[in-house]
Amino acid sequence: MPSPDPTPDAVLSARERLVEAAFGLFDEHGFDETTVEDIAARAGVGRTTFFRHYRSKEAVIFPVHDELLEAIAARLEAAAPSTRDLAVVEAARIVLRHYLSEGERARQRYRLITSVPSLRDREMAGLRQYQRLFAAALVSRWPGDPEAELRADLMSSAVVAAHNHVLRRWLRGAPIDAETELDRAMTMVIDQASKGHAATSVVVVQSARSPENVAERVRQALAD
Amino acid sequence: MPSPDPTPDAVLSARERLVEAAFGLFDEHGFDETTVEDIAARAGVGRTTFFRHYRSKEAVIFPVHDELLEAIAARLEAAAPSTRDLAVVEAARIVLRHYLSEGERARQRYRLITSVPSLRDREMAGLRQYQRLFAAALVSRWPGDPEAELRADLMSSAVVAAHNHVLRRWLRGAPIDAETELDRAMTMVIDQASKGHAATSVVVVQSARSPENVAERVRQALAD
DNA sequence: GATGGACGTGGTACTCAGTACCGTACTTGC
DNA sequence: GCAAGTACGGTACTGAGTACCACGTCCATC
Repeated sequence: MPSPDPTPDAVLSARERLVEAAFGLFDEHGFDETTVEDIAARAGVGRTTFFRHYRSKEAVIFPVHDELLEAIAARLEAAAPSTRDLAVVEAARIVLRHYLSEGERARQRYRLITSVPSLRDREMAGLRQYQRLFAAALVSRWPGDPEAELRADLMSSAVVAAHNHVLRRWLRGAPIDAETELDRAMTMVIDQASKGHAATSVVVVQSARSPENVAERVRQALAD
Repeated sequence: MPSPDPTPDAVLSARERLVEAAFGLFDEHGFDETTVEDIAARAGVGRTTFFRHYRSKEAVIFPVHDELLEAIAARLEAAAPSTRDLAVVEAARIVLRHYLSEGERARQRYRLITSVPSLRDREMAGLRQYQRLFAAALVSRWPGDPEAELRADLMSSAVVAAHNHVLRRWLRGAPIDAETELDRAMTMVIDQASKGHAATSVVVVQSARSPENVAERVRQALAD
């Protein structure tokens, strides 16, 4: 298989070389057994340079986390209050698509995270940031409801949980169409979140699905 | 106000003295500015002894986390499969009650956690453990449902979110009856989780509420 | 073509969390 | 008295993360 990355090894930036070196060494010797000095040495830079590019040894595993957060925040802020829940679903899709586009690198990171407790913690901390953004965007979904904050907390955590459920299945290697699964999961989330407040709401996420596909999901939503 | 803790200072165990010293120093100088050596010195023990009692500087903030996890696991395992969702709610109540019984100490910890990123991460990591226990106990709630795992993930994250919503309001000093609030929040969680699978389910949590209180909640549940 | 600033880099030295190991006191049971 | 267990203190070490300084390169300006 030809490399999807056409960049020759020699001209990789120090930033990229550090990531390559880190993943390689973590794979070969484990996370705890690899020192920052080892990573820097393999990347051909000094230890100082490592910390100039990545705040910590863990951070080199999650290189674009901040960019994802910014993209999500931008997507949420751009949405009108009435379409905030659609925006949240779209934001989750942004994250999912990012991981899908990473391919094997994402699965490599997943194997690492599941086997190193400190990395699990770090990942959870990242999820919390997503969830906070979602919750802040969602309070306006139940205007006048005294429980709006609770509902926003519930729905934001559900969105994150649903996204993670689909992502993890894909990361574990399940042969699924992750985006379709995300649609199904998010339908369930929105469905549950709407209970006890408004009538059944049908939300069709803008995507390249076939009309039959859309119709089927509408039928499911109305079935309750 | 008389001290709720009748134990004289002199006979506090080293374990307890370390906690007291840690919270005191964190309050006075901040978490990052306090070294483990400072804590040990104030507690009148050596640095080694600190690490013998608590695995890390963060761990001294969450002294009974493991015990809570065990209590929850025991509560969940003791429940028959058909009453697992009730058990999960009760497990959340165990955690809430623990914090309520801590009183000012819990609020002190909350102030600390909200102001120190590394402690926030640690707390999130703890929540994840609760959530995993809940999810494992809940899969059997939707027998035969191909989406049972997703539903369990959604509901377990909702239980944690609802618990945290109530707990945080109380921690911030809101004058609420936290257990009643938890009942209301959990009713909403169960209600949402039941959507699209079974008919409206009414779950009355075993508690010392008045019949009128129970009746009101039943009325709310049936209103949808 | 020299000057000077911005920037990326490497090196050194430091603090502090966490671990390993060893020696010592103080109990408890025989 | 003695032996085993337990709690503790001290020392020395590794490694992450920070602070600081010194050096080279690339440019823009005069």
